[in-house]
Amino acid sequence: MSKIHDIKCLHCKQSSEIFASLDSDELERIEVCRVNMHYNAGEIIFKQGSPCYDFVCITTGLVKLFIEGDDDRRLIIGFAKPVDYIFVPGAYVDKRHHFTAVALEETTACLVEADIIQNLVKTNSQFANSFIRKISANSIGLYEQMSSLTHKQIPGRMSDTLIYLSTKVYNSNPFSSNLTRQDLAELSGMTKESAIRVLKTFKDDGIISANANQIEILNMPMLEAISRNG
Amino acid sequence: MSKIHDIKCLHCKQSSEIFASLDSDELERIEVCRVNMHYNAGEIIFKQGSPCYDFVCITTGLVKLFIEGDDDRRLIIGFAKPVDYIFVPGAYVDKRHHFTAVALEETTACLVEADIIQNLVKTNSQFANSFIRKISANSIGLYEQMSSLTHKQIPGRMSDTLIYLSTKVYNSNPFSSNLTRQDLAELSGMTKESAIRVLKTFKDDGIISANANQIEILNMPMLEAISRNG
DNA sequence: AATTTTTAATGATCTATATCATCACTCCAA
DNA sequence: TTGGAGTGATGATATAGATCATTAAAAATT
Repeated sequence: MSKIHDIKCLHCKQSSEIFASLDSDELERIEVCRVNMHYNAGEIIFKQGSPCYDFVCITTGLVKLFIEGDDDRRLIIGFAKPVDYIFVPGAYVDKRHHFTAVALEETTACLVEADIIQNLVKTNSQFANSFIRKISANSIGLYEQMSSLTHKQIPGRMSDTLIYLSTKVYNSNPFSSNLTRQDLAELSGMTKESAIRVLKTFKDDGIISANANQIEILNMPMLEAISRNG
Repeated sequence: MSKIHDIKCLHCKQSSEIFASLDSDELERIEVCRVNMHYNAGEIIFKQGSPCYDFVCITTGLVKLFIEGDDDRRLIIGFAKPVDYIFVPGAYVDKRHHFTAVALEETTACLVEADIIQNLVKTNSQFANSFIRKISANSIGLYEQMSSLTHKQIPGRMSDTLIYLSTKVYNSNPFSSNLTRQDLAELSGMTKESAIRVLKTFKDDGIISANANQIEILNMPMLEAISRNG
């Protein structure tokens, strides 16, 4: 991790909805105090339980967010990608991180003191509104994942995971990622072995193709049906 | 369900943190448009998937909130009690309810148009702050439940449920509730039969006592140990 | 008081999925 | 070139927990 040279906040204002409501003066306030960071694949950006001082905004790369349980079970609860900040619920509550963020690939991020953002929420009602909208969408996503994890069994959960990755994370159909089978398993609340096995049945049934790190959904209606039937 | 006569908003301002930052003028704005409702035990306050127009604030009674999956599996994701409003994430996103709210006992609630609250968020930064804090705490709770549901097995999950009920919902140790075994199961992500069985082993081991609708945690350290060990 | 409905309790069985063990393959470092 | 170290793939086995079936008890309704 090292501080690197980078472009202005204005660029982020253009790419990310959440910053659209900020004027140049407000952007300047962020500009002066932000720290640009670089992370290699696999590096921890912040860890569950640690104190949270900063808002993290991903400018390039991809980050996975996961909850760590006792022993070493993990549950991936989402991803952060350019250009969006990671909503850290502890920032307003106990100043602790409640999940861990790890770079999946080479990633750059801006760190901004939590106070600055919280001040913008107070002074710019438009920004506060987008902020709450973002948190709300986040919550809705959590409800959906919870529902999938607790109500469905393995094929249904893996379907949800694949659909989620294709439509929400990579936004393309043959999508290539460097997610391992272990990652897919942690997204779907199952073991690596189970993940490998369902993926194989999906392949055998011509629902998906999966070579190396590229996955293609060949039969989306079928996948959706499996998701629906749990 | 019927509209009934009731006390002023000022009372709620006194009891609930979230309304503390509102001045008399703002309370008046709420006062004039709110509708007071009465629900009998078992009645639906709002249902998953239905459009959401109003913020719901519970003034007396107790409400359970749950996600409905396909078939008729449910997952209880929390409770609402006096005096607090139910955070409805759809209000800022898709104007839909993402979970169902049902009165567990005789309950009264105030309904306030979502617009009014959203306006208060815009005009009163102190209120916006408490609002975000509340949502954040909500998210943290969701992460904790998710972690419990996906990482722990039955005894651990039931321990979490009992500890949660005693410390967060009823705030007393021998607590009496009209939650059924089915409800306890839906809180813990298991079947009714499994819930009955763990509760029996807990009773046999002297960890809890459970008669009729009263449950007492007799050995909290042991229950916490079970929770920790999954 | 009688009857129907809901809830609780418990045993028997089944199955989805975890666990364990092994092997092949790739990639990187020594 | 040779070993790890990480990942993927598969089979064998074990088991936690669901499902099914039944009875008992309590609550609600007639």
